[in-house]
Amino acid sequence: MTAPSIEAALRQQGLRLTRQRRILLELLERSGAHLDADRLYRLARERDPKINRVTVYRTLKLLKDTGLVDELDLMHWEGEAHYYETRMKQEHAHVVCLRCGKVEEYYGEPLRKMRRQIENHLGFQVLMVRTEVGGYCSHCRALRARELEAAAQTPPTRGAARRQR
Amino acid sequence: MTAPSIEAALRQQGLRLTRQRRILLELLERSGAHLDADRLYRLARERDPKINRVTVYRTLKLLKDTGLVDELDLMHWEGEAHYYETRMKQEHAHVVCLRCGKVEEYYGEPLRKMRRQIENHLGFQVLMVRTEVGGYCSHCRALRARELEAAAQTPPTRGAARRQR
DNA sequence: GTTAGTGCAAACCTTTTGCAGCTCT
DNA sequence: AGAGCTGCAAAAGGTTTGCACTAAC
Repeated sequence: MTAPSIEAALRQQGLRLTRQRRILLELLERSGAHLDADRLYRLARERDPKINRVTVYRTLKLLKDTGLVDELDLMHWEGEAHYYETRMKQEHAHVVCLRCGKVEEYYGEPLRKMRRQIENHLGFQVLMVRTEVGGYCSHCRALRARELEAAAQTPPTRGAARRQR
Repeated sequence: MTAPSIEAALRQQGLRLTRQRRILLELLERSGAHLDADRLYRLARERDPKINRVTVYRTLKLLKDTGLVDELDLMHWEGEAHYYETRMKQEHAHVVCLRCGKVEEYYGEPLRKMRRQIENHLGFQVLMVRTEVGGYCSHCRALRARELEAAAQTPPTRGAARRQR
């Protein structure tokens, strides 16, 4: 059930379509979410308990290097993991809620305009654009307002500004 | 010579301005370049040979968490290191040459427009925007064209598509 | 004088590498 | 058949943590 596009692209590069790669490709494609290496590994293991973590890393690297998937950081929301998504869609930005981790996508003319300007003004040949936005989603914004209000009651603790993991 | 703005901001948070922090702050501010933790550590050691790597990490984390510096990945140009810059300037994108590593900065209306649209259309409260662009600078574009031409002479090797670190 | 911050060593975690054996084509 | 891939174990980064000592306020 793997999309033919990626399979074809792999073949084109003279790369082999192994059982493991098929599994990983399908997971990457059907999962709407942005998966990190570990989650992808766990999911893959459900289908093939013998699959190795290293294979996941190698496959991701391969796909990344051939430009078939994009690598994201999602503003380092929880840790330093990288997230991956297939490169099918239109260029877009990832908008991450720093409180709940929800990721929304933004498509908009300004993105394309920026790309054009960079090419024209800076003389760059642009290959990849990664735009990540961190903030609070509408839902968490409300919750946060309440939190701050509550904090205002109790005398503000010294180290309150520091973030917790 | 440390900019008063950051010192003041630290004080405001009830944080101490130690000798080590002073050194790190000054390095971050005066260095136009984008430093990673390791380079910052080396530079700091020139001024205080006893300074510890851990202190660098802790300070960076602190500054990041209090929003005084921004953390960048620069499209993962060479490795997974993070780069840091003080948060003084106007919002901008980093344009990284994937061949020579040169980093240029892009300021442009589309960046601000994008931010506005995200706030208005998605209902997000935007706190940080990180835009990183990878490609080839005008100089390397020319070099690359020659490389590709040369490669076209010799029969293309199988694994040639794979990238080298 | 307190309490935050530092240095040191060791732990952690994710990703990479070397190599023998397996498997796609 | 044979090069490409995989699995395993071990190494290699980069970053964090526990704890006793030091220094900023």
